[in-house]
Amino acid sequence: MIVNAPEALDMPLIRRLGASCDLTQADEEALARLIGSPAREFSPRHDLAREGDTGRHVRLVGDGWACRYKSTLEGKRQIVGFILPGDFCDLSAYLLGHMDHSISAITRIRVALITPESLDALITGHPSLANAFWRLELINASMQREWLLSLGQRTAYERIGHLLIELFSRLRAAGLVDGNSCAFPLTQNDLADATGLSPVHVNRTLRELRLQGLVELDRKRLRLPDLATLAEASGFLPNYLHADPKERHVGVYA
Amino acid sequence: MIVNAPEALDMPLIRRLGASCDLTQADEEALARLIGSPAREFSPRHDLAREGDTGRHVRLVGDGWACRYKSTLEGKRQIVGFILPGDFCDLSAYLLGHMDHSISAITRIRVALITPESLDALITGHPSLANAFWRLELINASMQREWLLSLGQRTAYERIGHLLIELFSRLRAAGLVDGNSCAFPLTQNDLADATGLSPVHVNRTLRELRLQGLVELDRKRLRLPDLATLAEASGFLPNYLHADPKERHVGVYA
DNA sequence: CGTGAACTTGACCACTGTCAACTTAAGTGG
DNA sequence: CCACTTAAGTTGACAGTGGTCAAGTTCACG
Repeated sequence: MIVNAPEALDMPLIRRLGASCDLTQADEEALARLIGSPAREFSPRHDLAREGDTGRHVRLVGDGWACRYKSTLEGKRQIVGFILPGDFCDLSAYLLGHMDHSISAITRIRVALITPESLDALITGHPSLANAFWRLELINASMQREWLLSLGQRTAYERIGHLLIELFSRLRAAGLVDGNSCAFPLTQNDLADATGLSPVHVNRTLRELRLQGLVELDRKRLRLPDLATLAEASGFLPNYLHADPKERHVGVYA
Repeated sequence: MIVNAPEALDMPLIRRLGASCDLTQADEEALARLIGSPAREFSPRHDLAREGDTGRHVRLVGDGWACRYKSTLEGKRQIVGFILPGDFCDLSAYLLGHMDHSISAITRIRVALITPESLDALITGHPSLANAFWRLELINASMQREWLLSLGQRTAYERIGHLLIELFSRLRAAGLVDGNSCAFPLTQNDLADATGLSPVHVNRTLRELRLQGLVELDRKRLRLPDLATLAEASGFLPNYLHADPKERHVGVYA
């Protein structure tokens, strides 16, 4: 289902990039044009991409959640990252040629379809945007490293607390939280696949967090009443999200 | 200790890049010049970088092994990747401004010190090399995803088998294996920190692998007598290493 | 109001961690 | 070249975090 989505309501991307880079007026306009590409919608649980796919275009999420995942041959699924509004789905396949993981919609999701050609043009014409896009990929890699630390060294309790804060922080950066609560479409099954735990144990652990008064999770809505204590309890340090900087911008990318 | 290492014995990088991109004569020369940058040596267990560092230059490994790692506040260490000859240490800090993880030498290691300025120049002057460098980063991210799958879903036996094959494959791509064996400086402790297992359990698991005739590991030398069976047993599929392609090269990077 | 997905809880169990002692290998200095 | 010393590897006994199985209950939604 192809529809036109001209209204650049898609603040998330511009908002995030603006926070970490100085975008010129021209950059923002080019971005808005990109976001205004033909869009497509997918329903929950639909795969936007499968491992091995050779992408025809690059997709940018305007609205909704998705996840990256990989599966073992026996069919066990590991979620390796969440894709939130303003995230690219397959920038890496753009360079590597094919997907090394799959992407599945979690909510109903709207993605802008960007042709490789228009991305090429954007990159050559707006080096600072190219720079910003690479930063996004690198931040992704940084989040994966933090997940490795979680899966390898943290307890179930810490893993889940940590993940909830990470998602909350990212949503906040995208302007999608309301006070200390936010929409939260993940099922306990999803949380299990992301944390390497069993659904049953996720449930038990969530109960713990609830009893401690650190997490309220009900009807697809998450509330973190005491972020500081939860961060403390789960060993969360925000550095790895590289949210603040405006650090180094170099070469063609400057 | 700064020494000059003019001889571009550093085949690994050129070899790997050549396998995935078409490098012009000029590209190779520029690369060789890069590799010929002043070098520095570090002894085993010495940290080449610490989380939080704001890198002064980019380091390229000519010789030796290192690992990327993160630690929890309680001091538990998770290795999130291995750095082999031909790998960059801190290409990501080049764009992100500061390290989100630490790097530690495993063997005695020699790294070329590349100034941001000369890297800037290389990138602008040789877009196809810039392209290739980004590919390396993306492949790194792909390996991290595979590690997440391992830590989250694979048994101890599979994790270790998988990791051994991954390292063997990467060394082979760098021209550093001899038949079915290679140098292997990791201790069981290192393997534990990389797989999220305890050293004791790594030991038990290696014994299993040895008894199955799939792994011989002695005196810092690894032999994989039956790679096919080991791959089968550990669910190893090489796709994620993106070793073969010469796929898409676009935009300025083309 | 019905039907399936998502969530809960309890009982049981096993993979892996911890602790501790010991053996072997590696590196150092006399 | 051999004591000495420390790191690395090995093994056994025991414990625990988290997995599995299975039976509910609640929720979402047509």
